[in-house]
Amino acid sequence: MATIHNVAKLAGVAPITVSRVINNSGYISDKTRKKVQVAISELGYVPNILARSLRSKRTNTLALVFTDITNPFFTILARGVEDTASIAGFNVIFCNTDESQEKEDNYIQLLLQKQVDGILLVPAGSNTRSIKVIQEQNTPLVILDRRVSHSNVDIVRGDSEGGAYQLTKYLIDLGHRHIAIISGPRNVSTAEDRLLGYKRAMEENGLKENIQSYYGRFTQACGNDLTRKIFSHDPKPTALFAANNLMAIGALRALRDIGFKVPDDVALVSFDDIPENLTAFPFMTVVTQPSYELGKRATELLISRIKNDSAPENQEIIFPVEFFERASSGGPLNDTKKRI
Amino acid sequence: MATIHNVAKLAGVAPITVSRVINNSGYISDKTRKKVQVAISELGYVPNILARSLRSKRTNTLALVFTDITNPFFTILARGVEDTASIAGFNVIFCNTDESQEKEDNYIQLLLQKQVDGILLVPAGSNTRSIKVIQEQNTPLVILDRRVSHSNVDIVRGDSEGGAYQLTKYLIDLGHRHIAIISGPRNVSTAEDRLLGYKRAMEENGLKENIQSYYGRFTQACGNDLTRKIFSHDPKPTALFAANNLMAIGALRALRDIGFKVPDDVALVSFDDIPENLTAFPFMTVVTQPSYELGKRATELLISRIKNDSAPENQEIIFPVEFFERASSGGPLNDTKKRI
DNA sequence: TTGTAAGCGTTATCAC
DNA sequence: GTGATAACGCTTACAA
Repeated sequence: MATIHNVAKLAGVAPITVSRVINNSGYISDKTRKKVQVAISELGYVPNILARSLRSKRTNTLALVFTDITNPFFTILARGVEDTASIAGFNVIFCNTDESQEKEDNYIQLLLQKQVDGILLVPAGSNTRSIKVIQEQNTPLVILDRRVSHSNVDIVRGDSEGGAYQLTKYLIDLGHRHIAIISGPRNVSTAEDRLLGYKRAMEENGLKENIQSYYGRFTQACGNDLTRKIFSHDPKPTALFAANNLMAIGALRALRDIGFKVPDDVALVSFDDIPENLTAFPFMTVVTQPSYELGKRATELLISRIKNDSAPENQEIIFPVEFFERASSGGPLNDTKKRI
Repeated sequence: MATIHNVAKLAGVAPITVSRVINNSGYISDKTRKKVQVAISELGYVPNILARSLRSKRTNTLALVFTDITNPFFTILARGVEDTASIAGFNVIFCNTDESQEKEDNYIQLLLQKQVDGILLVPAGSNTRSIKVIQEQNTPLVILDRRVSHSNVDIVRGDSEGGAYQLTKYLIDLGHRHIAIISGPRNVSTAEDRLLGYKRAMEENGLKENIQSYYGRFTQACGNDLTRKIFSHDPKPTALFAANNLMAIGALRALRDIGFKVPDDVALVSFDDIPENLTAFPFMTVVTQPSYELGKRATELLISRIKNDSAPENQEIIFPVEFFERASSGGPLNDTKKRI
C-alpha cells in the first residue's frame, strides 16, 4: 500500500504538499500539482481516512440508528438522511436495532468508538441511557420519529396523536361506533400517541364506553395475532385501526383468513403506507408521515449542530400527516388525497 | 475525551495494560484488571477505534455495495450479510448505488480509503473497473448476485438462467404459446440470463417464432411502461414474464389500468418475490432465490478470504431457485410450494 | 508557494 | 504479569 510518503518521494515534494493536493487546500502551483497527480496515479495511491480522521478529529460520518430496516417507512426515511448527508459531504452508517434496547446500546457504543461526527437515533424503548452516553461524549444527537422523556435533546417526528385522531374521527363520521385499535409497544411514544389520539376522538364523540385498545409490536405477525384475538369474541368491532403499516397487513390477512370481508364486514385503516412501488393495488386508507422529509430535516438539524451554527435551544419539530382515503374503508380503489 | 493515557494514569498502570484489559489479551492479574475497569468507568472512557485500526491495520469492517435498497430481495440479502458478519465480529457498511456505475465507483473509492477489510459487490454494470481497483489494493472481494466478465473473482449468485427456464416451461405446459418477457438492463447478467433461460425454453418447445423480449430497468415504472407497450399492438401475448419483483408489480398495475384481467386474460409470472410481511395477499407465481442464504454464503466466503483460510482457487457458487405457484397464473390463492 | 516537526490514540515488538 | 518505545499515515502549527 502506497502512503503519502511514497507519493511525496516519487514526486520530489514534501508529504504535506501531497496532502494539499489531495484536499485542494492551500496554494499549490500547477506544476507541482501535476507532478503529484502523476505520482498518485502511478502508485495507485489511496488516502488512508483512518489516519486523516485520527489527526483531524473529524470523520465526516453520521450514523442513523433505527428500529426496523424491513419497514418502508424507515427505508425511505433513510434515503432522506443519506441524500441530505451526501450533499453536505457526510457519509452515513446505518444500524438496525430490531426494537432491541440491547442492540441499540451496542451500536451506540460502537459508533462512539468510531468517532462519528453525529448520531440520528430512533430509540428502541423509553430507556434514555443511550442518550446520556452520547451526550457525555459531546457527540451531537438528534432523536427521530419518537418522543423521549429526556429533556435536553432535539427531536424530529410526525404528529402521531393528531394523525390517529384524524383517522378515528373519519371512521366515526362514517357511522362506526365500535372501533378497535391495535398499537405497538407500550413504552414507544408513537404507539402510545396513536392510542391517545384514538382515545381522544372516541371520548369527544361519546364513545368512551366502546374504547377497545391493544398494545403489541409493530409487526405483521402481531397485527395478525391481535386481530384474530379481537374477532374471536363479541362484541366484534365494525372498524379496526392498525397503528402501523405492517400491523395493517397482518390485520388484513387475519380478517381474510377468519372470513371477514374488508371493507364490507370491517373497515380497516392504518398509520403509515406501503409505498407505490411495492404495492400492486393501493387498497388501504391511511394517514402517512412525510418520512423522506423527516429524515432530511433531522439530518439538516444534526449537521447544523455539528457545525455549531444554529441557536442553542433544543428544538422539537413535528411534521403533519396526510390523509388518503381508499377501498379498505369503503373509499375508491384509486388513491385519493383528502383534506389534510 | 478521555484517552488510554488518562485511564492508565488514574489506574496507576501503563497504557498498554489498559489496552490489554480492553481487548482481553495477554495475562492480567485480577487486581490490575479491576483497577483499570474502575478507572474506565470513572472517566467514561471510550476507546478510539480509528487509532486502533490505524495501528493494527484491521478495521473489522466489511462493506456491502448493492444496487437497490428499496428492493426487498436486497434488503433480505443485506440481513444475511449483517447477521453472518456480526457473528464473526465484523461490522457492515451498506452502500446503495441505484444501478449507477458512477456511484459505485465513488463508493468503492471511499471504502478503500476507509480501509475496510473486505467488500461484497453487486456490480451496477458490466464495467470491471471497480473490481480492478479493489484487487490492486489487495482488498478481499466477493461478487454477489451477478456474473462478471472479469476472471479472477469469487462469485455467489442465484441460478437466473435455470429459474427463467423453469418459469417459461411452466407457462408453456399450461398451454401458453405467446409468452413475452420484460427484463432488466442489457449489460446486467441477471437480466441477460433470465432472458436466455426464457429463450431456451421457447426454442426447445418449437416456439422460437413467438419470442418477444424487451430489455429495460429493474423498476416498477419500467415494468409498467414495457407492459403498456407490449399490449398496445397485436399480437398480444397470453402470458407475461417479468424478470424481477418490482417489474412484476408494474406489469400488474399496467394490465389492470388497460383493462386486462390477471390471470383470466393474461397469466403473469415473476422472478423474485415480495416478502410475506409486505404483502396482503400473496398473488404472484414466482421463482425465488434464497436471498438471505446468498448474503450469508458470500459473507462466509469473504471472511474466509480475509482470514486467508480457504483454498486459493476462485469459486462460483450458484444457488438453485424455488417455485411458488399462485393465482397470477391460475394457481391457488394460497401459497403453494412446488417442485424445485 | 513549499517545507519541518510534532502529534492524533492506539498497539506491535521487545524487554524485564 | 507488566512496561518502554516506536510506529501506524496523516494533518496542524509554524517557519521559510
